[in-house]
Amino acid sequence: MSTIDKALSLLNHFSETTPEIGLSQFKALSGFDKGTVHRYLKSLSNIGFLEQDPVSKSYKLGPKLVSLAHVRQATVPVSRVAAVHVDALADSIQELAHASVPQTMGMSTIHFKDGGIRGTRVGFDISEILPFHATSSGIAMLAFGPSSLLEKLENQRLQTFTENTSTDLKTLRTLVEQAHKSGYAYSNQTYETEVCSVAVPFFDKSKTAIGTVAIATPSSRMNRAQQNAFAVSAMAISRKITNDLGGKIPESIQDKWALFETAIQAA
Amino acid sequence: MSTIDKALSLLNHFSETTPEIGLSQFKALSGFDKGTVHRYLKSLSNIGFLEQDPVSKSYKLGPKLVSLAHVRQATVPVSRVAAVHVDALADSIQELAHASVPQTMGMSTIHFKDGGIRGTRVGFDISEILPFHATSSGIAMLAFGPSSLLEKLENQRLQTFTENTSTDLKTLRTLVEQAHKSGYAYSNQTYETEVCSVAVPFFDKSKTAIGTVAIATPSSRMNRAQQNAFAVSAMAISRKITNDLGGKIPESIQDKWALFETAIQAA
DNA sequence: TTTGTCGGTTCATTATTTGAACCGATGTAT
DNA sequence: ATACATCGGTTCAAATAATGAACCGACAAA
Repeated sequence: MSTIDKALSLLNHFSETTPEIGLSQFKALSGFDKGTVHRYLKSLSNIGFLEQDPVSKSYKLGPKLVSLAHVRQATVPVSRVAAVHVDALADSIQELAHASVPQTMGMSTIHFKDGGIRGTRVGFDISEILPFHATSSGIAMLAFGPSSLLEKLENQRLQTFTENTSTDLKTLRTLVEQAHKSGYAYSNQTYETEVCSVAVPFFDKSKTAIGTVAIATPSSRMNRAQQNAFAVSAMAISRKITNDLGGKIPESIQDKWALFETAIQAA
Repeated sequence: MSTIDKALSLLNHFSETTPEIGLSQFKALSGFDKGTVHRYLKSLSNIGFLEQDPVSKSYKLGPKLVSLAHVRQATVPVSRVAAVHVDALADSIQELAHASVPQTMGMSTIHFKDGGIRGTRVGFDISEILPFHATSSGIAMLAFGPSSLLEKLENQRLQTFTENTSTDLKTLRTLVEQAHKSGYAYSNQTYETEVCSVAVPFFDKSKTAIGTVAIATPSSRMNRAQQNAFAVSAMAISRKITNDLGGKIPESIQDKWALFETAIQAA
């Protein structure tokens, strides 16, 4: 692990629920030496990745991240494009929908929207990383994205989240194959109890999967018919997102989706 | 300069007009050794600050920046709040308006909006850093923000941008005092020729200036009356932004602005 | 007064970064 | 067909920067 990696890993300790962190707390969270952490924090503050509250002395994420994110958004307008379609999806099916993109450790959500106010509701933290092996978004990404993602996982121990989480490589491979065969990924309480989800990939111009659209619902509302309906909805949205991004869906998947849709409509 | 600073400085070479950069180009831009740059790029890619195009091999800003910016926005909703008021300002006065926040090297714009389509127009690059000494936003920040900003500048050589740029500390101090006295900053072609601007600060809960709202216009459309009208408009917007952020305007400035406004209205 | 904790600094030791030389692939003038 | 240039990427001994135990002053509670 290089110095750069170590310094930047500090940023991962921030989240919506933990927006401010002090020096000692950083030391505890990261396990690095206090002096080292302090130097990291100074560097990160200098370039604007962090800023320090002058009275409480604690650190929070800095404004530079926002300006860089702007440039990123201008470069790759995935968020903007995905957002409008995810919103439409959430509105139409009245369930939580989200779009996510792969990061090193899992899927990072770029946009989500709650589906109205129904009885139970799926909680969602946008800064949370959805692990590849335990979420439908992750499985979809593994199934349709670059195979390097799956290879990276092979050397890691897969964390258990619920009693349904698959933690061995063999069953993970089965899940991925299943997703590949059916054209979408399904997960039943593998990350959080009482939450089911369905996910499909969307693609860039080189027909590479670059992210996923997913629908999450309390498992009490999930059944086979719902699952199929959700998959169809997600596929439709993925087509729109892919299209708006100037991307292309691989023919094999296009065919699979078309078949699935006609089968569901027939039923 | 630490390794961290050097690695992260690479990110500054990206902008809306330069969204993709290759290894050799990075070497040229940064002056670092090729091997070193490559290690930096690998580290930055690993954590998602960059991503590499698998075919062209060039690098662009990565998705992690977006997710971190999200958390930042949730922590400090300056952008969201400023955006709506800046948009309203641009619409009402039909000129370019922007909100900016201080960074190490100058003011970084968090939001801007063009003011309709009139004859000439001010070009604006959101990823550009507005130098403290040569823009109204910068002067406003120096005049009303923490005095440490001005102190930092004292050791640096001030860059010349136009023939109107003040590059010596003495005239800079005069400009800052002027802004402090009048309650707003004015600049006439000190950064770009043919562009004039007016800027006022907005504040946080501890009555510290944390950013500026500015109006920029082609100098052909600027005159004394316009300048006054723009200042009044900017002050009104600053009040709204400050208020929405839960901030407070220092009494001395509140009084100054009130006096100024009544004087203009009387005229 | 003591004790603990906070953020921050110091400097000899240590481990990481550095960069010239190298590689293979691709491109392109001769 | 050949030579030459440029691209991204890698290597490893030498040079340099990162590290962390000990320390400081400020503050707060016991």
